[in-house]
Amino acid sequence: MTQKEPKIDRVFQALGDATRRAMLERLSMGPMSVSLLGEPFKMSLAAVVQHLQVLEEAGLVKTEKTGRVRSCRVEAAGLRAAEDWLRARRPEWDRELDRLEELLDEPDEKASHPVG
Amino acid sequence: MTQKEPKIDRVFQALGDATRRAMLERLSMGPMSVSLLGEPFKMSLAAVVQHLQVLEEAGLVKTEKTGRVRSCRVEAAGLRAAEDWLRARRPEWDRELDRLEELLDEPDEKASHPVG
DNA sequence: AAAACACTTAAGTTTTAACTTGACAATCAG
DNA sequence: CTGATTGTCAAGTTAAAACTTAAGTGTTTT
Repeated sequence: MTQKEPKIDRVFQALGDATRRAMLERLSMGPMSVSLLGEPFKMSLAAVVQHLQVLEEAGLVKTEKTGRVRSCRVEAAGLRAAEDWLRARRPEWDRELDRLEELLDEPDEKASHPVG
Repeated sequence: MTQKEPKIDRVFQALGDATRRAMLERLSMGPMSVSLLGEPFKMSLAAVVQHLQVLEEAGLVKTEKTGRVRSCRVEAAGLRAAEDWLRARRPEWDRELDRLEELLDEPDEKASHPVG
């Protein structure tokens, strides 16, 4: 229990921002410092750190400070939480869509009944 | 091409709100009207409709008006977009985490080398 | 020691999101 | 026709998010 599980609200909210998703993709290449991470973005370092905090609270990123450098890397927890939520809802979802298709295939059962 | 593909930004943003996720779960039970959908939530109908618009623009919900009733149902496009984004990034992500484990298993290669 | 570096913190601004209220429009039922 | 139902539209309010700037804190480098 050293690790607090990420709240799904924060995860999706974190992923809902293009800058933060870009940061995650950048970190997928490997761990790096805050300033290197933020280099491609046209914003202040402080803003980069703020995005980073959102990502960290969502459990999508883990950071660790050594000396004056804070190293950042991707973390699995948040990603897993998002995948789990989606996966958990897919069965009902698919079932619902199947039901819709049925209606489209048989708009009038009497008229189109295959085996009378 | 009759269906516009949902923008990933909107999808995650839509999912980042507890009320909207609850609405999706409610709609998973089957299509229903706006007022029935909004019944469990302590907010005005107008607010419900606003959430519904967010969900619809994200491609998570589809609505259709018949007479005075607007019927709402879940839609696959948005969900698929979210799943695709996560799935696309998982390989790099896993690779990155594996790399981390390696470092933890072998903090000092010389001291712990298994086969000298 | 002095300067450069890599953040950190606090505070303020601007934009966006999540509501509310109230007036309106379009069914449908009696 | 009337009246209730079901939603729509347009403002306006409040709160949260996404920044900015500027000053400050440790950490290396020289």
